[in-house]
This record gives sequence, structure tokens and C-alpha cells, in this order.
Amino acid sequence: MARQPYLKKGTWTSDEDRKLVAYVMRYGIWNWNEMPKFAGLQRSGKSCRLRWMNYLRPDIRRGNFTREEEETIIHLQKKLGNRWSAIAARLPQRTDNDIKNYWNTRLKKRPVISKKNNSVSASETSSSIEENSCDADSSTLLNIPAKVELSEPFAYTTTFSPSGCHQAVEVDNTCSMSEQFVSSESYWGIQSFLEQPLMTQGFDCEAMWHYQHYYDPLDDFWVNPLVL
DNA sequence: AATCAATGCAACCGCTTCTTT
DNA sequence: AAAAGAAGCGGTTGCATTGAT
Repeated sequence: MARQPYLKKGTWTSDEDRKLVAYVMRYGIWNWNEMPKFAGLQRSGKSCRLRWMNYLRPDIRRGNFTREEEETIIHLQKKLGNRWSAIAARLPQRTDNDIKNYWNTRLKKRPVISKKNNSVSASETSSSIEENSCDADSSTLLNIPAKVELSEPFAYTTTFSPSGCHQAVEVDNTCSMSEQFVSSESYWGIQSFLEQPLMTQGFDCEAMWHYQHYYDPLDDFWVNPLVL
């Protein structure tokens, strides 16, 4: 009987993140079960998919949930039950796993939800809702610059639109400028991977590289100008 | 400063659903 | 229509971090 190749489990390292992101950005998603070996990862396809979907995708917003998001979750959970993917579909930049975790660790524990204005009373939320200066209101949830923070030193920024087409957007000035940067070290880490010979054929590799940057010599950073 | 408990979240597991042949 | 494989989903676990003593 053929021995199963060793498959790593547990927390992802920055190197693994880098490999997966670079691979997906170059080749796209074609088959999660086959991808890991081409990407040089000793992970199951399932693990790769989960990592990408829940953490590495560029269109994910991380950090504190806004009051509006929180109220949406509460409302939809009441309406749909624990159908986290359905709830996540209404909050396009949040993952089902994030929403599930948020519900299980915070919202579920709340004893009383006020029906008045469909909101939670101040006494119940004062300790749990933190204002986030980068939060967008619900009308601008889409098409805002998204950021993925990987384990140091790898990070990149991009824009995302629900249709899958990249388009110019305004930089949210309320967010710190650092969110527009990726260090030169990280940039070259990605670039060197991308310059390696192709390992598979038949994919539109160039089309995958939407993520463009320019170098700012003053800060020694590669800046994402928010793609065309 | 050290230890323990509580908390939050990333990741795994097993099952279901969808797609392809 | 059936079978097989891939992808998606939700429940759960385990570890890292934080706070309390």
C-alpha cells in the first residue's frame, strides 16, 4: 500500500502563507487537492483552502466588528439560524469562520437583546463594541481597500470588488498609511517566487497578477497605488 | 515574577452538497 | 441515474494570548 505523504498540521508559518498566496495569485484556484504539491506545501488541500478562505484572501476585512455588522449578525442569526455561510454572504468581507467565532465567543453570551431599534442596549455593548477608525459603514463595505496581514514580514495590499474586477477606488484616509505599503523585503519575496519556472501549464498566469506596486524610495516601501 | 484561569481565534474533523464523468 | 471526487459547511478542539491572583 502506498504510504500517504506527510501532511503538516497546525498553525501556518509565514513561509507557508507566502507560498500559498504567491501560488494562488499566479495560477489561481484550480484544484485544492492538487495545488499544495505544486505550491511546495506539505498541507492537505483542505487545509490550504481553509487558510486561503479564512485568512489569506485579499478581500477579507479583519479586526473589530462594527456595530452595524454586529447587528446584522444578530438579526440574521435569529432569522437563518447557524447558517454562517449564508450570514457571511451578507457581510462580504467577513468569513463564515470569523462570524461563527464572533457569535460563539461574544454575541451568544449576551443575555438580552433589545428589540427597540433592533439594537443592543448601551449597557450590554459598552464593553464589547470597540470603535474602529478604519470601519466603513455598511454602504461602503464593498470596494474599499482590503489588507491581508501575514505573519511578519510578509504583507500585501490590494483592492477588491464583488464582481471580481479590480477598479480604482479612493484610499480611505481614516486608515493608517501603513496599510498601503508592503515592505521591499516582502515584495521581493513574492517576486522571486513568481520568477521561478512554471510548475504547471494551461493557466493564464499573467492575468492572476493584479497586484501591482511601485517603489517609494523615501520610505523604502513598495506602494500599492490601487490598481487600474 | 510565576502560576493559573479565561478568552479568542485559527485550524481540524466529519458530514453534506455540488459537480463531473 | 449512479458513482466518485471536489468543495463547502458547521461543530468542535487546541493553542496562544491576556488577565487575575
